[in-house]
Amino acid sequence: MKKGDHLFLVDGSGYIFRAYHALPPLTRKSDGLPVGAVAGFCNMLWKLLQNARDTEVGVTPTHFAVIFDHSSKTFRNDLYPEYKANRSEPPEDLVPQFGLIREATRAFDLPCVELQGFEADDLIATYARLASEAGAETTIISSDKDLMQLVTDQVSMYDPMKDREIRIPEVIEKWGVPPEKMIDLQALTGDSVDNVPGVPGIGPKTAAQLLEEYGDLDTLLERAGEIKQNKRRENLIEHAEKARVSRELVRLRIDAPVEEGVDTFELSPPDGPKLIGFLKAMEFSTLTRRVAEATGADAGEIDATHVEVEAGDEAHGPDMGSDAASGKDATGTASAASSVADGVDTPQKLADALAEAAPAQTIDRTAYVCIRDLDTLREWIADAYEAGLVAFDTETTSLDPMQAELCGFSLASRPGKAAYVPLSHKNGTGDLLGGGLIEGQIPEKEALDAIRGLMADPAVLKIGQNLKYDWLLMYRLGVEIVNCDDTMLISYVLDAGTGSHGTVGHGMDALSERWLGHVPIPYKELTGSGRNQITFDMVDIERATAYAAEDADITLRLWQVLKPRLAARGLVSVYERLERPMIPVIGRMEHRGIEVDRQILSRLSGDFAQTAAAMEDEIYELAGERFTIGSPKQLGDILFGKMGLPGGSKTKTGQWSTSAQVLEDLATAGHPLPRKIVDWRQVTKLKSTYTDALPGYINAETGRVHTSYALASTTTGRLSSSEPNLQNIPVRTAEGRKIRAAFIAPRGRKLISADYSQIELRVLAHVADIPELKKAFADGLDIHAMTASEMFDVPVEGMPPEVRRRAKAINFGIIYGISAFGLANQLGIPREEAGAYIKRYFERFPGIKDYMDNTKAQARATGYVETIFGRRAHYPEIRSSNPQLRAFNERAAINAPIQGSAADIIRRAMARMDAALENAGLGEVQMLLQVHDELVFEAPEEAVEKVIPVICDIMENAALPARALSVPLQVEARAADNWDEAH
DNA sequence: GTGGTCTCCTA
DNA sequence: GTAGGAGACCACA
Repeated sequence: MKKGDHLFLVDGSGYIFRAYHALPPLTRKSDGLPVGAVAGFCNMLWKLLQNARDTEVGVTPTHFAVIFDHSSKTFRNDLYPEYKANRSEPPEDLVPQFGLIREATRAFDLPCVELQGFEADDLIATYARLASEAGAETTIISSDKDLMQLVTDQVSMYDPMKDREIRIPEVIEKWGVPPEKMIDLQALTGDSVDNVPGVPGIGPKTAAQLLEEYGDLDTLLERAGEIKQNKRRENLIEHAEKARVSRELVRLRIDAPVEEGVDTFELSPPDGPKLIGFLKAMEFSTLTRRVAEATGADAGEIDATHVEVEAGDEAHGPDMGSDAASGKDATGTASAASSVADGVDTPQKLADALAEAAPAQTIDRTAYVCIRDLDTLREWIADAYEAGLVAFDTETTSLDPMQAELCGFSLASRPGKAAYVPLSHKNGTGDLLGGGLIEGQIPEKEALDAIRGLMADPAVLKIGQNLKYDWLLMYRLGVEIVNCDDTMLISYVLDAGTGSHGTVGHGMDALSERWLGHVPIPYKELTGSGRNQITFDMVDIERATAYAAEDADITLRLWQVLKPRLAARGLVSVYERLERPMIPVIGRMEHRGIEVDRQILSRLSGDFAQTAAAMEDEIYELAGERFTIGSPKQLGDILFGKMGLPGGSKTKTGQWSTSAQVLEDLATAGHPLPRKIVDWRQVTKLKSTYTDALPGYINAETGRVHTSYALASTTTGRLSSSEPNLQNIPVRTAEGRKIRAAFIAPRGRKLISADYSQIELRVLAHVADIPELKKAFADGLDIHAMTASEMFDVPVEGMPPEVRRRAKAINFGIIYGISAFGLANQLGIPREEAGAYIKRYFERFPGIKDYMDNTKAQARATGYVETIFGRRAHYPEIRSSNPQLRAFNERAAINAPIQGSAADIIRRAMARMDAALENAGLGEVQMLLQVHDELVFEAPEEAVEKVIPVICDIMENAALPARALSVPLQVEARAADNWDEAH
């Protein structure tokens, strides 16, 4: 064991008692064996092993052991015969679980440690000392106060039931004394459960106060005579010896003669089949499925292990044989998954074997079923329960889930076995009002009623492709989908940015071709396209069945191939924490929409039209002719041809550029026309893109605007917004802000806008570890002024605005993967000068240069870079021989961890926000929009003051507990009637 | 009608 | 210099 390693020590005995009382009683289904504590224990171990990075612990263990009490008699009984004397026998239904928990530990392939004559706590103390001496960190999985004396900088505790970490500050907060004084504190207070006497009349509060005043127990007992309170003084003097004995009882031994060294606790990957065998024997179906998913094992192929149950806590069951892995199912027909699973021993090999086997499986559309009656549907639902999972897909009349009507849905619980349930297919015989519903379809309401329970049942995993769509559609129809996996999001986590120019999409057709070697029926083949396109409800049911059932079948097969790849590549927590939770969160946001004032926009549109018309007249006058102002080509001909103005830069097709920058320069040079063009463009841009387009997005039913957020479209992890894009509503100019002011709250409610201040620079300060930046943020300084002061040796006081502006541009440039060319462009200075600035910056903040070089090197070596939460962004073209393309990818790779980490942080905030607002009980407070570093909410007017701190708290602490940033996050929030004033 | 180019809106 | 989406124009089908 060495520095950088991390030892997890689970207090197995402590856990049993706590779980037994805290968790609902649970018995094994088949024979009534009580297994509640075992279930809790297994779930906890699995969670720790799987998600340690994202629980409060925030680290991944390298070493792991579970520690148990050996027997009830220990060296403490020699010190004090009454120790634990008033302990009653453990409850009857807990007794058999002692042995089972040891079996569980072995099934997890974890060391199971106990020692005659010592309590688990002593072994934990001893191992924590050994780990600390080796320079490693230790996390003790327990919330027992008796262990808090062990907490140091290197040793912390974790309460698995509350998902809470206990470090030095938490100990002080809880007990009023630091960990090293816990022994003295417990000596004074005693412990009635363990029959440690202590001093009568002294509880934790008094003890902490006395220790604060006198320093330690010995001093306190010596000077007890000075205490003013009569009773307290007498007790301390009279029971001094009891206190000293108590101290020896509570003091943990750090020198227990342990047999196994800490090095033997090194963690190896779980043996899926062995573990599954045990879990099946316990009949923990949910956990069995989770383990099967994560390890890629096929649970259906593994037999339950035979587990002997003995009474008493020294029970040792039979050895967990690894033959469990070779178990075949009753029919003897090995599925694709299980046949490739043989002889495969690592998650990566298994994932690769699954991927290799998948294209060989044939996809037979003739086997698909069309479900036309409720009884058959119910059979399929029962199948889904049996399998514990179901691929689900809807067919509708629109790409917009807020407008779409349901035509039918498809289900698949086993590869090749898929069904379509048509609900509202019509034939052409109806009149213009769309009659002609085809007979033999289950009425929509009855079908929805039938699947509602399945969809809402967390015990059955719902698998979809772009499930947010189906989630929102079904939510509108009163069906909530709980516990989802999304193959699109899994693919996104695995492969964001792979392929040249990010060409690897995560759509189903692309995934099917790539992973299954199968081209699904193209949608257009059923509906046609263009003017003759028909809606899906007009598609012939037989053809619809082949198409729709295939979608569910393919989704299920994709899931089987892709899901194991997450574990193989260490991306489970990225998916679980940053992607999966977004489906319902974003689904609800889109469903809520935001109110937009039609009148304001219509009035603005009229104003803009008038202004533009007047400008057009002036432009024609100045140009001497009428032309299409909006055509860069025609405009170029006028400016640089007819009028003979000097051209600035050229576009990549060789045309003279007419960009705002070029026109601005010409205007500065004294020409009147370019200025008019710039102004005209601004007005027409605002009119066409915003005031004219937005009203068309107001939903007829809800009267609100519902954007659509793409969860898997960016390389960095940001969301994108479309139809309409609400992430680019104007804010920089006064004219533009009039549009923003059209986004309003309904009567009696307010909009709240909360945005992270400088989140990307803060992330940069953290990841590149720049002391000056970190200090500036910690002190709440003006970061750009500080940068300017460092770079140009100018005091912050009385700094000219231009100096600060340059520093600001450089700071942003750093985030964007700076180049002298880009900075020169931005600041309008010569390239050499920009280069000199950059050089100076790197001299002042050498850590930034290191960060950039390291990031580039990592991207070159691995093909990807990572955010602080482990999200990966791929840049395969960083190895291109084309210098321009390579440089571009280098800049993007430098930017991605910064932009991506910020994106991850706000995703974490969003994942928690709904529950936090709900718990706050402040009325209907709803998260409506996300604009990269800003969240927009709607809240009752009277609740606003109380809501804002709740929002800020969640956002500012969003990185915790997974990551502790070395820089504080700061959120600014305001409420108003419209988005402009709130922002 | 579709796709490429240019421009411009946001963080 | 990063990450997006969208509208207008225009050449092509």
